[in-house]
Amino acid sequence: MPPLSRAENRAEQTRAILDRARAQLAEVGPAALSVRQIAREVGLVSSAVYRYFPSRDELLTALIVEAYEELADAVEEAEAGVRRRTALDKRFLAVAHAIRGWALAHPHQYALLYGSPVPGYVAPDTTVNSAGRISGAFLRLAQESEVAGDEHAPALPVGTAEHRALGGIRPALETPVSDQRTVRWLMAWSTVFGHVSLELFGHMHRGILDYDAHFKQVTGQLVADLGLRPARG
Amino acid sequence: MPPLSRAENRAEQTRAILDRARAQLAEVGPAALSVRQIAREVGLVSSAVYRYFPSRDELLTALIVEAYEELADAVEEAEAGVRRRTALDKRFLAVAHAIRGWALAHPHQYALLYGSPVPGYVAPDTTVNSAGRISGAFLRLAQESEVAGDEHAPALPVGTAEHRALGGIRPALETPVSDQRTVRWLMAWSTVFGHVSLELFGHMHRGILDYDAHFKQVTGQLVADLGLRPARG
DNA sequence: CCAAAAGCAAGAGCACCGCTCTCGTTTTGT
DNA sequence: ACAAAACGAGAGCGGTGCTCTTGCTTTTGG
Repeated sequence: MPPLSRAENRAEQTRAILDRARAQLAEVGPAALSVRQIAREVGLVSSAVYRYFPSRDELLTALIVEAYEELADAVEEAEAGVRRRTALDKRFLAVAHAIRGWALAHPHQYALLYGSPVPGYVAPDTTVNSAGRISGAFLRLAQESEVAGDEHAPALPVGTAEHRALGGIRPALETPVSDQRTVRWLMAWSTVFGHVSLELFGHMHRGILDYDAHFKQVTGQLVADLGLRPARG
Repeated sequence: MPPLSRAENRAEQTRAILDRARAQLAEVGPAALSVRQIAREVGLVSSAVYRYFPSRDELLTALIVEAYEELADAVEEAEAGVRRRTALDKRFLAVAHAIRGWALAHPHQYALLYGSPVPGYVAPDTTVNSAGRISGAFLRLAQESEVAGDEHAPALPVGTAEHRALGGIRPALETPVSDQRTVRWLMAWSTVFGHVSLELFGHMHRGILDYDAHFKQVTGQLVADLGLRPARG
C-alpha cells in the first residue's frame, strides 16, 4: 500500500488519539485521563501527542464536544423515532428518557458535561453550539406546545424582573412562547437534569429503590404539568 | 507555655491541615488540591501529613463531610430563622435560598458535594449521615405540609411500582406522607438542585440573564405546586 | 524510675504526571 | 532541487501521591 500522505496520517493519528482518549475517559473518568497513557496505547511517545492537541485540556475539550454531539444525537434520534403524527407528550418523554438513558450508558461523559466543570476549563464557542442542540430540543417542544394551545398547570404571574431574566431565551425562539410556559419548561429542564444528576451521582442512594419507576413517575408528572395532551386536539 | 501534649499537638495539626486544605479547596478546587502544597503551608514535610490523613482521598473525604455539615448548618439555620409561627411556604423558600446561597458562596465545595464524584471515591457512612440532614429538611417540611392538609397541585396516581420505589423514603418519615405528595416533594428537590447545578456549572449562560430573579420565580412556583399556604389555616 | 513501645518529623526515593526543547528525519510546496 | 514545514523520538524540568528508613521525643508499663 502507498505510504500515507501527511494529511491522511494526521487525520488518522488524531482520530486514533481521540478514540483512545474516549475509551480511557469511559474507563477511568476525566480526572485520571493521562496524555502519556494515551500516547503509549496509540504507539507514540508522549511529546508527539502534543503535535495534535496542544494540551490535556484541549484534548478534554474535544471529548466534551464529542460527548455533547453524542448526547444531542441520541436526543434528536429518540425524538425523531416518534415524531411523525406523534403527540407532544410522547416526544417529551422520548427526549427525557433519551437523556437519562444516555447518561446511564455513559456516566463519565455525562459527568464531564453536567458535573463539576474541569478546573482550568472555560467553554469554547464550539461547545456552546453543541450544548444548544440539547436545550434546543426542549425549546422546540415548548414552541409546538404553545402553538397547539396546550393548557399547562396554573403558573404564577411573571413580573418584569423575571420577564427580563428570560430575555436570553426569546432570541432562540422562532415562535413566541408565553413567559409562564417558558418558566414551566425551564423547570422541567432543571427537574430532568437535576434528577439524572442526583441519581447518577449517588444522592438518591437508599432513598429511591427503583430509579426507572421513579423517573417514569416524575416525567409523567412533568407531562401533566406542562399540559402536553396525549391525543391531538 | 508548657509544651503541647501529644494528643493536643495531634488535634492542632489535624485542624491546621484541614484549615489549609479547606482554603486550598476554595481557591483552586478539589482536583488541584495538593498534599505537598498543604504540607508546605502548614510547615511540614509532605510525608508527615500522612500521619494525619492516610491518603489524599481521605483528606478530601474529610472536606466533603465538613462541607455537608456546613451546608446543613446553613439550611437549618435559615429555616430556624423563620421557624416560629412562620408558614411553610416561607420556610421552604428559606431552605431553597439557603441552598443556592451557600452554593454560590462556596462553589467548589458545592461541586464537591453535588458535582461529579471524585474518581476513586465511595461515600463512607459518615457522609451519608451528613447528607441526610439536607434531605431531612425537605422531608420535615413535607411531613408538616401533610399534617397541615395542604392541597398540592394535582398529581398523577402512584402505581405499585412507584409505591415500592419510594420504599426507601418512608422509613425516614415519622409522620406518613402520601405517595403523591412525596413525589411532588422529590420533584421539588430535584428542581432546586438541578437549577443550582445548571446555574453554577454554566449551563444557563446566555439563556437566563438574571439568575436571582429566575430562581425566585422557580421556587415561588414550587411553593404553589406543593400547595404551601402563605397563611395558616 | 527507667526501659520498651509508640508516635512523630524529616529526608530520600519511586513511579507517575503535563509539558518543553532539541535533534535528526521525512514530507511538502515552490 | 531546495528551503520550509511537519513529525517522532528522546531527554529533561518541575510537579504529584505515596512509601520507607532514620533518628528523636513522648508516652506507657513493669
